[in-house]
Amino acid sequence: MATVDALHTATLQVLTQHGLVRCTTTRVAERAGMSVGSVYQYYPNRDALLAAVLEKHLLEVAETVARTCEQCRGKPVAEMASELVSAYLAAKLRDTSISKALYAIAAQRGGAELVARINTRMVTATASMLASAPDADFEDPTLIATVSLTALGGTVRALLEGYVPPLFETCLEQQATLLLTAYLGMYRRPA
Amino acid sequence: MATVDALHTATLQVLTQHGLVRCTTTRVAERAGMSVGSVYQYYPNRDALLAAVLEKHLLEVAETVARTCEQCRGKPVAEMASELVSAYLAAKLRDTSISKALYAIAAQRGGAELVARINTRMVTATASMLASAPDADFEDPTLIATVSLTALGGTVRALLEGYVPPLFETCLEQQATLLLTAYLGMYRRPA
Amino acid sequence: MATVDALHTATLQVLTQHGLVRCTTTRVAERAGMSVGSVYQYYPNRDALLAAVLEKHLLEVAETVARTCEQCRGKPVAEMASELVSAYLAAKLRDTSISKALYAIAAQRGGAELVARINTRMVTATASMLASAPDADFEDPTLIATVSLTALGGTVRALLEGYVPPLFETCLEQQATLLLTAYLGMYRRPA
Amino acid sequence: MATVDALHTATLQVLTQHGLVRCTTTRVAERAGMSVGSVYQYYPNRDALLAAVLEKHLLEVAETVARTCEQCRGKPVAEMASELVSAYLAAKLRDTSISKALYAIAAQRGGAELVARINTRMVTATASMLASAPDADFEDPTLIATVSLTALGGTVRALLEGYVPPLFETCLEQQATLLLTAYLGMYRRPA
DNA sequence: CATGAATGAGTCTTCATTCAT
DNA sequence: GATGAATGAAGACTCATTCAT
Repeated sequence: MATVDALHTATLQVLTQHGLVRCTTTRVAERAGMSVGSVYQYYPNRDALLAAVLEKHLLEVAETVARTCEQCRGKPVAEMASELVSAYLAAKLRDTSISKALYAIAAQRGGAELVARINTRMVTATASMLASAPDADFEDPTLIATVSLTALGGTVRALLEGYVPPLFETCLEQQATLLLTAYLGMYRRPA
Repeated sequence: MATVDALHTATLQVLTQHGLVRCTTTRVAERAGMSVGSVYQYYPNRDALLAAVLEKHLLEVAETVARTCEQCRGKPVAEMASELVSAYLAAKLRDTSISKALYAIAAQRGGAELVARINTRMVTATASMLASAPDADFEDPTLIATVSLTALGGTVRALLEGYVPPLFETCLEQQATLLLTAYLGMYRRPA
Repeated sequence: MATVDALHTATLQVLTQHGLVRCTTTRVAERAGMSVGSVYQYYPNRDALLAAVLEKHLLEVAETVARTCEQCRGKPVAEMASELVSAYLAAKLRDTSISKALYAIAAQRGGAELVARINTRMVTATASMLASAPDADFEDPTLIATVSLTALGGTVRALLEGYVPPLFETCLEQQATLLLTAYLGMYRRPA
Repeated sequence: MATVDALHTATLQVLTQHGLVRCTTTRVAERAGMSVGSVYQYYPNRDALLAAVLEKHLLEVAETVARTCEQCRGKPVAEMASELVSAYLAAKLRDTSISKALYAIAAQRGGAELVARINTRMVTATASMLASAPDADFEDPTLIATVSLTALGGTVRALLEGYVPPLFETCLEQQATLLLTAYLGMYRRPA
């Protein structure tokens, strides 16, 4: 629905400009060009609105990653690693201000469950991809997928949150690819 | 000072039990067995209190990691990887509820700068350690250290925030060690 | 607006009954029969509310004086003096408790600017009137107007603040008229 | 006592620098180089301290004026007017920032009584002076003295509070003298 | 007498939520 | 359905005053 989309957009704008604490329902409604009351016609409360916005974006990332995993089935692990990194980064860094703002929501009470749920999808897709590798043998694909994705996530988060210098971004993809290639390579099947 | 310690403890307790939003100055004071006014005798405002608590714990972790890096100078990279992982995990998982609670503070406005500042110390120590490896050549030790630590951080965070099943903890150290060993191993000097 | 009027009235009542320091937003809201939040729907903060109340009343006085000045153009200075005193006193003493309460606001940080701004209007109107006197020549009408009005203001304030015995009020107008008549008379043009 | 003097000085400094609201007992004590507790050894509460400071300065002004009145006994009214204005202005404008700050205290609950009490002294001295004039007959010297002083006070206050442009100060004494000369001159005894 | 940490009542202000229009 | 004024609970922070040392 157009209204819901307007709310999502408005929420993200207020979030990035004013921060989570100043992201009030009134401000979001105003930005979306509607009244506060209308917000409550679509979401039972503020948290639900924020959760929906977070979920939508997490799903987009997950979807992108899952699709990539799908396409990489049967390819060698080295290619898997580079494709996975590429897809994940492209999705997360498409709009850095948004990705960054969403971390704040995820840190809220209830955010963890949401992230966990969607993470599971990504892990499943990745594990499934890994299991299809012709040149490697993963005893526990789910575990390997989890470690891979969380490691990747940690690096991206550090970049977005500013924990590391921005110029680090340039070689991020290269290093991340190297990291996963090396890791997944450990499970390469002896020819 | 005893009062400051009581405030730290109380803050962490309220934080873990009520969450960041409900971690009010009044509640902290009450839990610490003092009045609100006393809190403001030691910290100019709520954010300063939270930042102090966060900083103290981050410094402890950083110190532990730095000390380990010191001790691993000159050792082979494989050992470095396993020692680094071991030290980092031991520090972060000592009290999981506290580590978890602190993520919320770090996500607050101003938290990023603090994390970035202390992260730099860890990166420096780690890079210095890497540069001393007899069996590897790192073109850019700082970059490698950054990637290593953020990847490790991402995995630990996922565990703490519950993004991954708790039983995953058992093999975490093993997998993380594998991850870093593989990554750092890429830079092993050809004999 | 009815709500704004209610706030003005309530503010003045609280001000006269409890004094400026005890004139809290909550008390004003309560007296106005509404909740605190509503006060902030009309004024950004307490100072703005107080300033608005002060301004409204100062403007009323200024308007009254200005209108009188308008009507006295071209009249002899003696008449100007008596009309000015009469109008000023009528406006200021209409509700003594209100006039008195407003002095407290004017003494607040920011109040001076407001008073100065509105004073300028009165001075301008008075100076213009003086310049039109057929029987006098004022080198600097603005200066004379300023001295006249501030002198008048000082006397009225002393009465309102209780610096002088209340029974003094009876002959106030008479003496004030005498004061200004004598002063302005100094500039009477020699026939 | 030295301590009391230090408190007076400190209070005035804090008052002029931070304003009445931010003139806290702790800040005053700190400025005076002592602890809060000591303040309460000399004054029962904050209001008493402020009142004492106000009173001291008002007394100084009153004393100056009274002394001048004493010296002007028997002189012609024109001279009385000029001497009175001169003395009053010299006292009030000696330190404008202090005079200005004290208005804030006077506007407080209880300040009026204090001002009224000390005003009475000045009025008495002035009335007595007027009664001794050889060239004038004042039916009610007290009334005339009151009007004269309040008018003078109003003009000075307007200047100090910034209600009128500062450059106005230059001709203030001249105009104020003219004002009183003209007023008192109305009672000149026909030769 | 001096000290200054502790107190806690009291302010201002914000904001999620409701509901009469 | 939309509106947005009204609500009032809750939070951060201040500061006059006390009292144990």
